[in-house]
Amino acid sequence: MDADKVFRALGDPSRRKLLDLLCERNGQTLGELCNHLDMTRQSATQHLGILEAASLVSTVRRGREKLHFINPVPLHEVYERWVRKFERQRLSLLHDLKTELEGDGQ
Amino acid sequence: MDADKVFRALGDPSRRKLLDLLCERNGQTLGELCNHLDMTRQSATQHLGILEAASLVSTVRRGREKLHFINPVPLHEVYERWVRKFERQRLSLLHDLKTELEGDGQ
DNA sequence: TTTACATGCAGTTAAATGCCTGCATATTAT
DNA sequence: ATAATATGCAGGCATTTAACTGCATGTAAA
Repeated sequence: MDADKVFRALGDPSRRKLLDLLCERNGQTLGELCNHLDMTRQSATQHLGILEAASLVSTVRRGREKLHFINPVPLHEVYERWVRKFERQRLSLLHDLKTELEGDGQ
Repeated sequence: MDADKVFRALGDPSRRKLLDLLCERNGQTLGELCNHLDMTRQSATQHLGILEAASLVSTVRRGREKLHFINPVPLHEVYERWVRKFERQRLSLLHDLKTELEGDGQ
């Protein structure tokens, strides 16, 4: 898993919206997804390509259509390997911050 | 919380490294952080500004120094409000993907 | 086979990004 | 007061990004 690609892919609101749409109904075609987006089909294709390069989306061709499916694994791995590190220290980090903001750190 | 700012801020590897450094030792000065980065102080300042705008980092002035502290709250909120949505459906999404890749979706 | 539909691909462009240099300001130490 | 240190701020520049237009290809339906 390329954590950098995943984070970059998630950094754009249009791409997060695409994931949201697929979360509502998995397996949508490019055209279906475009109906809910305020951009051209070509732009959406680029975003989906970035999501696919990050393995967040996988595609299957069905005739002249292309179906898009969420792959939740990279998101889960990013959470496990990165977010949880901060989560584990969450309370102590909050404590650092609070005491410093209160001026007790002098 | 501005989820967009948080995701954008996390989209850059240098900024994730800054958070990593602060996770190792909270409350570091700009100069200390720069010792571990391969960029000028001014660039680091910009990155820290973006992290601060996303409320991922809070700062406290101490004399001529500026101390940087992680604020874990936005990260936690992003996880709660966004990542968990996918996490909840993780197994069913994986099932969709698997059956489609196997060609059972016809 | 002709027409309509769904997607692919190339090239352009405006804006955003990330990095830099140079100088200014503020604080501490001598 | 002077020098050294830590950070702030402004501007420039190359690259990347995200959007578009226009045309090509492949598939399904009439």
